[in-house]
Amino acid sequence: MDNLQKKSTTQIDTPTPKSKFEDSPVFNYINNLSPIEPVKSISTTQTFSSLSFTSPPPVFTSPHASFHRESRFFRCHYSVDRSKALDSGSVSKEEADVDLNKDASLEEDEQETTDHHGDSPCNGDVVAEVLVAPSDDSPGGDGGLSSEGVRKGLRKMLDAPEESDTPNSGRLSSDSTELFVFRSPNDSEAFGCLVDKISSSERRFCAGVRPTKQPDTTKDVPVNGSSNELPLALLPNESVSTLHRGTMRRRCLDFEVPGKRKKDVETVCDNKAESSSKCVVPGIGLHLNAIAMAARESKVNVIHEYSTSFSGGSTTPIHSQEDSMREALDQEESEPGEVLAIEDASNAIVVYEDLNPGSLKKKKRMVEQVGEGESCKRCNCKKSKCLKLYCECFAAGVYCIEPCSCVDCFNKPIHEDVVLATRKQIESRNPLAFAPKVIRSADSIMDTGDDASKTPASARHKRGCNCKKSSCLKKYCECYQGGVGCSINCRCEGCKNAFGRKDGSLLVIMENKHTEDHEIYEKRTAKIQYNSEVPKEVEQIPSSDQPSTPLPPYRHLVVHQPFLSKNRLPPTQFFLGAGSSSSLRKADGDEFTQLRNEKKKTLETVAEDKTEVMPELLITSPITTIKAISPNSKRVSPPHPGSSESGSILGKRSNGRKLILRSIPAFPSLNPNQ
DNA sequence: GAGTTTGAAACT
DNA sequence: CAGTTTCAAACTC
Repeated sequence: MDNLQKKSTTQIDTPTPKSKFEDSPVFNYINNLSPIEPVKSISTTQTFSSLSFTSPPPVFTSPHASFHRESRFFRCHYSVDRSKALDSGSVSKEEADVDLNKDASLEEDEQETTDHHGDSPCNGDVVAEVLVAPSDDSPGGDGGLSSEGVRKGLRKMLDAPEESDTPNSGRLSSDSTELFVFRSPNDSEAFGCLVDKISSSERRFCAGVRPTKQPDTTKDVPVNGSSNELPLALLPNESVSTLHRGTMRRRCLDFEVPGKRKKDVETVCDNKAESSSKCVVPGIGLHLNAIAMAARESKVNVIHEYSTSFSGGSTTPIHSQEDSMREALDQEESEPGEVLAIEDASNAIVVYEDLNPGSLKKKKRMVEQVGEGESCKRCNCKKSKCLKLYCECFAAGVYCIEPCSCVDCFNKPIHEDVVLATRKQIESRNPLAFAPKVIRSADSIMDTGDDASKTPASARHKRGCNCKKSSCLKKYCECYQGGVGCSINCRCEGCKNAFGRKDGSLLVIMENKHTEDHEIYEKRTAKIQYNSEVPKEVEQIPSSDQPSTPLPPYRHLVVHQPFLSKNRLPPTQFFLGAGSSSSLRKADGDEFTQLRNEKKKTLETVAEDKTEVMPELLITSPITTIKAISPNSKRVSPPHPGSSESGSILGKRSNGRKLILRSIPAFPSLNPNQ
């Protein structure tokens, strides 16, 4: 921690921290790939700002603190913004005053941010920005951390880009560029931080930071939070806000801010998240949906990039964004390599659902079908009141929503205090109760294809399972559920975990599964290609102009990418990137048969669904990718290509986004000192 | 959909 | 820390 602090501090002193990235081959590569100028935009700043400032639960305090302090990207944002603020000169004040409401939220966030992160480099950077930026009425304040000047300065910085016609592409590039920051030594954690931050930022948004101007959104929020309060994310621009809004309005737990913005949370979560039944949090299993959520969030992040590349960023009207989505979908057909973007677009559609109830309904439905079908946490608690870790929602750090079948549920915004107290209690008992259960080392899933065989279970369940009868071959097993192999920490009996056995057995089963997957998948593909219903379903895609075509090119692509199905596929999919070895097929007949059957089901589902939810199918599996280290326990893997297929797809992409995802490293340990 | 199985979480 | 109970998801029929 100290080292990180020092490091960050050093960065603060560095005049041009971003030069590091710009000089890097990766950066250059990105620039070359992207036709867009790497203009630093507020969106990036906001995105990462929110990431940097969001509040991880106490459990993650240490590791996340590291992230915060290793926030070169954060600095970078502000460096850029500062420049803008300075350049734009007088733009600040008038514009800042124009939207007092927005400013109120901003100020609030800024205030909290500064108050609680006064010792962090990020904060220091912010302070520096403020001090440098022309302040109309900066009263100075106590060290500038909570001064009006600070807020003004930040306001200016945030508003200036908003007002200016920052090229969307600029945003995209900026995002891309910024994302590369995660290639820092701590990028693994940084990503986790990112994930957490995003989710946290969502909570923030859910809690009160609203893209739309709502005067009383923050008036009940104390400027100076309690010591327990964690800093709020800086207010993202409207673009980000808009993009996040949909997801933000999902059931969100704001554990860090007990009682805070309760009204907002209730309003937003109840009315928006719950009513919309918008479950962006994929259900991966106990303590894994945070991962999924994280992944999704990251995707939302990417969506932002993607959408902004088409539309207008912060002030882009909804319809414009919608058009972007359409455009994205259109491109999807013509450009297989855009699958990721398409996926993002689909997600974005979901995000916009609240905003445009009447538009893209088909797409929304399609997305929701997938999203809610398996990716959404829906508990069924009867006795726990959804206030124990038994409850997946609670364990995942999300509020229960309408689809839940829970009884006497207390895991709702209206019971926020109870939820927070309970969570606190649980954490006091087990500080890692909400920590990720599955930890992936950096060399595991990310490079699935190559490393899977080398490191069968480099991703490990934190505590290890205790399976007795399931042989770690069913989702009863947390390891299996998390898509990781059993480890020495496991106390399982008769372990046959397909992802790696406790005894260190190689992924023979996985190999077999992979081979089998290909076979089944090919069969399925052939089957689908001649499925008469496909054309009908294709029609559901607005951009599809040839309904009679059994399988448009992209659809074939989809069919050939069964493993990319985000939530439809069992965890094993993550490892299915490597080449298969038929010679290994006969090993472990029983479990393999079981896996085979399972896989068949999965493939069928995928094949069927993909006709309707094409974009979704193209989504990189959150599970496969991210090992999120979010407060929301269910750990996720970073938003990156979980399988070699996905990776290859990403590799086909010619823009930075794909690279961004690939660049995100796997997660490190939860060691607070890292 | 009901009932069973399973293992994590919670409790003692 | 170990044993037991409770719980809800996963699974089966």
